[in-house]
Amino acid sequence: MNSNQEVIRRLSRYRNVMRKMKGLGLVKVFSDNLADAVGVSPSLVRKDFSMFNLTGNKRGGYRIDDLVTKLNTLLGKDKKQKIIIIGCGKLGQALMNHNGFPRVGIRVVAGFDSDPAVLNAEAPIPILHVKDIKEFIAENEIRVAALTVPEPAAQGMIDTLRKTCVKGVINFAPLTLKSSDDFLIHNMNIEQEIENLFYNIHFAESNPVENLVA
Amino acid sequence: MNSNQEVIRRLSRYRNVMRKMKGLGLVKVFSDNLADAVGVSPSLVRKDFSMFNLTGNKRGGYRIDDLVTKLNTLLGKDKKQKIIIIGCGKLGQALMNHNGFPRVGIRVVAGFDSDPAVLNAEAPIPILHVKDIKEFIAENEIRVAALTVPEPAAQGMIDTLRKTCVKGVINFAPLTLKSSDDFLIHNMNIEQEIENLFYNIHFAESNPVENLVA
DNA sequence: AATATATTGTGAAACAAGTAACTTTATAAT
DNA sequence: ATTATAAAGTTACTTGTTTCACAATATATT
Ligand SMILES: NC(=O)c1ccc[n+]([C@@H]2O[C@H](COP(=O)([O-])OP(=O)(O)OC[C@H]3O[C@@H](n4cnc5c(N)ncnc54)[C@H](O)[C@@H]3O)[C@@H](O)[C@H]2O)c1
Ligand SMILES: NC(=O)c1ccc[n+]([C@@H]2O[C@H](COP(=O)([O-])OP(=O)(O)OC[C@H]3O[C@@H](n4cnc5c(N)ncnc54)[C@H](O)[C@@H]3O)[C@@H](O)[C@H]2O)c1
Repeated sequence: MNSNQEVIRRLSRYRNVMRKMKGLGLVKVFSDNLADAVGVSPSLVRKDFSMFNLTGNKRGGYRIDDLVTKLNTLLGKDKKQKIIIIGCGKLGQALMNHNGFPRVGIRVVAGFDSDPAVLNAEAPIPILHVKDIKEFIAENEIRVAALTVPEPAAQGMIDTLRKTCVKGVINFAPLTLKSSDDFLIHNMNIEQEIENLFYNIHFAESNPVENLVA
Repeated sequence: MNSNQEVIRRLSRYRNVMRKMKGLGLVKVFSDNLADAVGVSPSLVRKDFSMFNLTGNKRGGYRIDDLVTKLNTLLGKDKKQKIIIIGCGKLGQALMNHNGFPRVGIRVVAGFDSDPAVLNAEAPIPILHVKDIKEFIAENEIRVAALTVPEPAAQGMIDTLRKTCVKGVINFAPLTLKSSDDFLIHNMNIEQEIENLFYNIHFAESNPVENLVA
């Protein structure tokens, strides 16, 4: 029905700020407050909620507790969210040891690498050889993987993952891997986003076309 | 003039695949080829190029060399792209040592941290105390920073950076920091994107509204 | 109890982005 | 030289998203 990615990200953000508001002792919240906090318009907040049947009170706003609970259900946070990390180099190990994941219900259950030197099956989060990945995924019903292998290995690994029950990948290799309906890939291209920042800083105010043509 | 971010990301992608095509010995490319490679429609490729006065030949497509050069200028890749890393923990150090940056013209010139234990002014990429950051930014004319400090420190650091000549930040702390016209923030919320994948996998095919209402 | 008011919820309007279809023109074929 | 054709460049259309404006209504006030 609804395949808009942005609205889901906003729902996530609304929930995150509401969690903080709750921490401050707040009980209810208005579309205006959420709009300010998240940086969108109040009507968009209401539209977003309306779209998912998240209702408030005609006067008195939304009950934070209530909304957070509903959003958790909606966003699937009531389920365990197990992930594996493929490629345990600099970035992969940072992800494996990231202490923010447990806080939001994401659990890294294993890492995989092709280099025997980094393997460690006995660690709290084991690093296993990538040759055993299919078996592991099947046994542990893994649905999501983070891909942190070098660029040349990325597409090959995707081809392997497609043959498993993995259904979503967050890719950090600097190339745009293509998603399909039954196999979602979210590309996090850090290099590209930095380039993009430079572009916007450097050229955005002046007319980029003229810069080029001149 | 043009404030559409997506088109800039696509230009980056077109350029990246053209660099690879060039590596394969190709000389010219058609909108159809680029469309296939990047996963967009041919008319969008042409429109994107047209928007930035990137012209080809009415028959015979676009000259790869020519286009890559023009895109490099347009995207600012002819300039040095210096960045600093603020917060040299797990993720910050991964970024500092990322060997993909030089390849695309991005140079990490320093890291900053508040923990004396991680400082190292003598390293090839020095890690300096964050108390000296303003001075360093001014002296080295830093325009872009990567923010990899813990979430509670993030907003404070942004407030500090706003008083410097830094004009863009790529933020990895899991909160949405707000951008403005003269100070751009790109939020890379890894946790949120993983949540988002789980949402899409779990709920997208079934009707999410009904799941919630039921 | 009656009235005023604040805030939600939503249909319509405005806007932005992408697609499709058409026009132009350079090259190739005859 | 003429004609055909392939692909760029452009315009018009379609689709999707956000904002606007207001009706509905729950709460507060008198
Ligand atoms: N380090 C960063 O901050 C950073 C930033 C942006 C993008 N990236 C991208 O993320 C990816 C990883 O970067 P990194 O810095 O961690 O690199 P890295 O070289 O430190 O780590 C890569 C790891 O992948 C392993 N590997 C190689 N081929 C494999 C395969 N076929 N299967 C399983 N494991 C394999 C290697 O043994 C190594 O341990 C790269 O694509 C890089 O471009 C990294
Ligand atoms: N590690 C990951 O893979 C990962 C993934 C997603 C998001 N993040 C986010 O990135 C940020 C960094 O994560 P990490 O895992 O590297 O954490 P970390 O704790 O390993 O590193 C944080 C570093 O920031 C330094 N620091 C703290 N306050 C500072 C300040 N005011 N000024 C300068 N330096 C300061 C600390 O001394 C430490 O070295 C966090 O916000 C985290 O949520 C990390």
